[in-house]
Amino acid sequence: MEREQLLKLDNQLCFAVYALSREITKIYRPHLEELGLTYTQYVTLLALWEEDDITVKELGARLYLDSGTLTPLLKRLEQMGLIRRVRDVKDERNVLIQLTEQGKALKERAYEIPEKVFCHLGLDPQEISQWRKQLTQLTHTIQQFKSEE
Amino acid sequence: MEREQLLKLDNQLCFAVYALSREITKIYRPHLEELGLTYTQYVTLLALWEEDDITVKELGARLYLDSGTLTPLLKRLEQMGLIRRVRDVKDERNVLIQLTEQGKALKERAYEIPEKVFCHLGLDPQEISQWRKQLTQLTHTIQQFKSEE
DNA sequence: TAAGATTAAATTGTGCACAATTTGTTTATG
DNA sequence: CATAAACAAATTGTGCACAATTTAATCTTA
Repeated sequence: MEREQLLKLDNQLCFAVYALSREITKIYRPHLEELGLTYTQYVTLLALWEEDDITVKELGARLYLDSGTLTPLLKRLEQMGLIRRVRDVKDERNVLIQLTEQGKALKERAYEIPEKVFCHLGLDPQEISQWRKQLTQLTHTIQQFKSEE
Repeated sequence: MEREQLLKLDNQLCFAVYALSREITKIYRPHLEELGLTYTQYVTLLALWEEDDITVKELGARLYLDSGTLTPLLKRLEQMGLIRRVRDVKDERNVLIQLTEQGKALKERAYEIPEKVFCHLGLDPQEISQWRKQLTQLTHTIQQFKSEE
């Protein structure tokens, strides 16, 4: 790429992803508000609805977040009555995250979220699926790159 | 999509973009640290290196950020001596953002950032370019959708 | 031209996001 | 066994990100 083009904002993949991520979050926000959740709380619950009773560490690996972000977030979800934080008796370094009945029940109300969000955006589901796969692949590539350093 | 698949984390485009955005930022961080910049400060300067002497409003439209985020960020850049914040004498509601000589000079050192970041990632520049265009298009689609509501 | 509407920044308050450090537990090793 | 190394969460501190509100300037229009 030409030197002159190298620093143009619209030529940065990083900015395209960064801007899109925030715009997508803004689309979710009003719908999530009805469930009383922030966006990060929502994806945390998505992970837990798939696999329950896992450690903060495992949850962090799934979401690419560390304990600095997760600990206060999980305390909020606990205060809302959606999860429990339990020290693992077998290894007291670990804290297990368990959905409460209320937390499990919220899943039923959450099904409408992805439906509502993409309902009127006029996007081809197949195309979206392809992008998703490619972006996930790129995330993994970066992850691998980091661990090689 | 099957109801059972609807809430799976790995089926969410939103999560793919959200995770990728944060992973990309983590790649930039150590390189930007050498320039003493955060990621958002960096993209703000990218915008200003393209077009200087613009209002906070215009800068916000370019970056999809509002004054709540920009005002404190711009104050920090001002303290670093990279920009000036000047009330527009023609319309005192506006604040014009102007690069200082030091801010303009930093551009020379910034050229190495995109080079370093993608140097060893083994990504095809053409492919990246295509993704960037598609992601930007999707951001615009969402923007348009929001303004129609 | 005065009152209300509109606009741009700034402010306030909440919640991430993450680096760096601390605390407490477990494992490895001399 | 003791002690160092490794490990998982929690804590601390900085900087976004954004909704909601406030402040101050400008525009509209009756």
